Amino acid sequence: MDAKQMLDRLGETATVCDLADGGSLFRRGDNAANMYGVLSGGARLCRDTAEGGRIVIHRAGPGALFAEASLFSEVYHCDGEVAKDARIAVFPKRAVLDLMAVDGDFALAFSGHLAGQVQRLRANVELRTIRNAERRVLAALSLKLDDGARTVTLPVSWKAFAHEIGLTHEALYRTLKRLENSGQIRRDGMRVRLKKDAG
Amino acid sequence: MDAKQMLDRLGETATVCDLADGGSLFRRGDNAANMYGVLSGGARLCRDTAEGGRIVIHRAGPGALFAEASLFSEVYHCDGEVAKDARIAVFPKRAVLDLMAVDGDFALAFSGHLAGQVQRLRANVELRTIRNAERRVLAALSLKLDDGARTVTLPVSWKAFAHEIGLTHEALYRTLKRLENSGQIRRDGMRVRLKKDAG
DNA sequence: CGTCCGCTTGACTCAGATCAAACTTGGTGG
DNA sequence: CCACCAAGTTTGATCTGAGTCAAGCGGACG
Repeated sequence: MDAKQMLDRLGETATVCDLADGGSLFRRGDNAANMYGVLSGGARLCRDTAEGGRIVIHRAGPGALFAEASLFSEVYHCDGEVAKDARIAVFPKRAVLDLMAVDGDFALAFSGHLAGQVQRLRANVELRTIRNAERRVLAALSLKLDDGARTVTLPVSWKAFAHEIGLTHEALYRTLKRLENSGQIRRDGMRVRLKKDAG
Repeated sequence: MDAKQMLDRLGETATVCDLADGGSLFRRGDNAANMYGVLSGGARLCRDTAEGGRIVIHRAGPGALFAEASLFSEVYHCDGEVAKDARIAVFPKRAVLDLMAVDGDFALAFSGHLAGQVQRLRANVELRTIRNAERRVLAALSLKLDDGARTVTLPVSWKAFAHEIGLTHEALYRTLKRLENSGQIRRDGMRVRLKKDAG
């Protein structure tokens, strides 16, 4: 289930719009009227903290659905905004829910998508219980390996990856260097090869 | 959507069994044949780490569904085991998927349940990006507040709560004491009152 | 009565956060 | 073509706060 498939099924009720970097899709507390699909560019869910900081909770790239969970919620729980200039498909919540109630295959596909999110989030929480930076990074990279493969190409910057796994970028760079020095990984830009380990 | 509602809809194909504390429902890598509902007692998802440790990824109490995400997966990604002596409803994966394909209301309710999980997990990940123990504990407690309320009664032990938010129990106890001393919370057993803050 | 387990507190340590600074890289535009 | 800026990358020095180890308390339960 990706943004294009959604658009195929909901083309009549959906609208597509282009937004500039930093633009707002919705604000926390707004009436949750739509969900979204990222056709190109990116979008992110953010939340303000008490101290004035801003936390990115979720990033969505091309093809991804966005704010799916808000289908079942009265209001948005986060701010939704555009990262990079983006083309976004807007799906009215009602249309999606109606289609789901009527079309079993669509309902299955959509549930499967949500279930995948649940697994990925659980994996992320699990990751963060690993206190040691080297082991956490190795575990995070292993999760990204396709079944059987030994190399990954990161889809995002190392800095973003650091944030994703709950490290500062400095700590990550240092850890990568240590892992490289001890021969546990080999790195070339965004590409990493993991050496076999006893795991 | 809870275990009883599932049982109402799937009574014919479901089975109910009683299991002793520590018993195994499934192992990681097993063919994902069923999902479960906790009628009484509890269940947990665990994973072994490379170092021989054991991480609890998820806890399910009475009424909760269990291993929902595995409906859409060939194999289980975690170990499922029983915490406390429990009565568990076993729903064959096929039966659930078939019902979802046919019954729009059921599909909606189930998707809503998954969406709720996604939100809770995202909140948990967000929580763990807060490095400071005091702020993290306050944020975690705030999340548990019912809309408008100022007091919560924890459903689990403080020790379990500590684990849930990614702190050791020692760190949590100290933090609670500090928060109490500075008047930010008042505590009585499992019951906590949060003082208004500028949040 | 003994054992288990949650709770509580103290002392110490160290890994990762923080602050700071330099250097790539890529894009923009004059 | 170069000046310039922004963002990612890299490295160093320092520090702090949560982890760890250790130990004692008290209630529940068989």
